[in-house]
Amino acid sequence: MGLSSLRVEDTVGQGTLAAVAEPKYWHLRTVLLRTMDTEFSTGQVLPNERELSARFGVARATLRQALDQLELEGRLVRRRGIGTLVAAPRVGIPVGGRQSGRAAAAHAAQEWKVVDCTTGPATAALARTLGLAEGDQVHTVRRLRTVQGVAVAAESLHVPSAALPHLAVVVDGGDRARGVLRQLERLGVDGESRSVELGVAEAAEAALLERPPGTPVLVVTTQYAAAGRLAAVAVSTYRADTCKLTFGESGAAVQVASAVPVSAAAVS
Amino acid sequence: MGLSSLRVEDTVGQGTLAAVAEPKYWHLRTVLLRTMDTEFSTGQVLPNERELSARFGVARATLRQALDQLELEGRLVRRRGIGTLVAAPRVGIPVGGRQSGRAAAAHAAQEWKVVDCTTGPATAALARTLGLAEGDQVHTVRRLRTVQGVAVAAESLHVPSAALPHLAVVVDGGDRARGVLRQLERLGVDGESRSVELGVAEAAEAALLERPPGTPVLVVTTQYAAAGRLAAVAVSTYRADTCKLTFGESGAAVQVASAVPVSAAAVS
DNA sequence: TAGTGGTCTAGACCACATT
DNA sequence: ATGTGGTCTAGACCACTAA
Repeated sequence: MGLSSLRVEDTVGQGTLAAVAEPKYWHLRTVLLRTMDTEFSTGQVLPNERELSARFGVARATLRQALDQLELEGRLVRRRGIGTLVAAPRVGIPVGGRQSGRAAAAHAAQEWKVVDCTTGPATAALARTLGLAEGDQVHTVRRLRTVQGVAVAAESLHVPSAALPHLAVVVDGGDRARGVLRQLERLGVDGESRSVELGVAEAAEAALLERPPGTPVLVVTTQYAAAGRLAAVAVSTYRADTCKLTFGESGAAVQVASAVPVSAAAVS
Repeated sequence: MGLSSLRVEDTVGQGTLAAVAEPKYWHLRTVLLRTMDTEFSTGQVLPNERELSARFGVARATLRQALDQLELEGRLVRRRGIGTLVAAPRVGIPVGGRQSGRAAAAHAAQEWKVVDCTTGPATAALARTLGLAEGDQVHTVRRLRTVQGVAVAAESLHVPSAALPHLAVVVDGGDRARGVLRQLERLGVDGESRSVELGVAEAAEAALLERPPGTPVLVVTTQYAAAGRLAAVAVSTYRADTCKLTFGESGAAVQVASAVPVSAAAVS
């Protein structure tokens, strides 16, 4: 019957008791999820919001609350002026593996594209994480990571200028970025330490990622150590809607049908 | 002046032109963020929503949209019947490092608490990721990870029963969990491969995490390899509001003031 | 009992993309 | 011009916590 004309009340009491009084939007999400899995395929557009809210007998705001959840799970993509589409499964994005230094560098050069490079005093927060005094000069390289043409992450790489004594100061923005990256590579990175947390994209990153401000992102903070000291910090924001970050020793892992992810929901 | 009686219109045009027409809720988020950073401290309760919406001259729904963003960023905690509190910085949670097998096992035993253990046929999705046929028997151990008394993650560890031939079938739930974990340890895990993505907690996990359904979580999927074959898959859901997942070689990393995280916003 | 956040409604208007 | 999702309003009632 698909997205039928059922009202929410009709589907809420599978048994005789409504029991715990599940919120409407949550129940709606479940119904939509089941419908999408069984009767829709990737890229297909759902009926519009006014239509859906009418069919389920709820206000549009309530329906939107359900769609918000599904979008957060990466199951939906909403495009203004177009409609609501069933999303493709998330792409697995390798994040810093255990590749050898050379391979990693070549890899990075391929996938990351420098946006700009600035040098200025460290903010208080940045100074803390880099172990500097507030106001110390820091090079910041902004880069964009694209996979098959689509932007998946924006990164700010912060390097204390004190760590790169051989960098000519006179070079301009475009060349300076290359200089910073080259010198950092020459330092020889001993180890990397990463953290992942949830965040939202500010205006600047959002623009680079071609998403509206407030878009949920996975914030990956990487600390690069060289010669026992913290040489650089990179803050990368990955689009949470389309990205699944993958870690692991390259090749050592057993790859079995990684294309179809097991969601926590599907398993339980 | 703090959370003054300013209306949103009064703070929108710092220059002469409102320019890009930023949504009210987004601007509101920025104002609240600045206010929290400068005039509030961890654990402090903000004025209630009706009060705040009146002060800023917006509808309560609009204010709530701004609070939703801040909550997603882990800056706010909202408690029904209590109020809205300024959240503590996220806790760094070590996720599978490069500790030696013995240390890791001891560590796991300490922090993870078994909830229950079931055995049954694999769902289609699970069978795919484990490389089994649909319906093959799989042991599932549900565990809860707590840090200093608070639940931070719920996990489902799936092990094909074919991989544990020496497991007595007669043992009941509580003992079976121990048996599965012990046998898995004996197998000797060669490597681990992980992925991290954004998800929402279903009813079951939400209850374990002491959060309402729909709570955003970081879903960590770990594939355990033994003797070149995929021996087990663990799906762990970490509370995104309070957790920052940390990866890395234990001790190798340079630890500088990790207590105060650098948000993407603060740096840029 | 009073106060809080959570849910829900029925509208309105706007920004954007297509035709 | 039309149709889409995005924003915003002004209310209402509910569920929970505390005094």
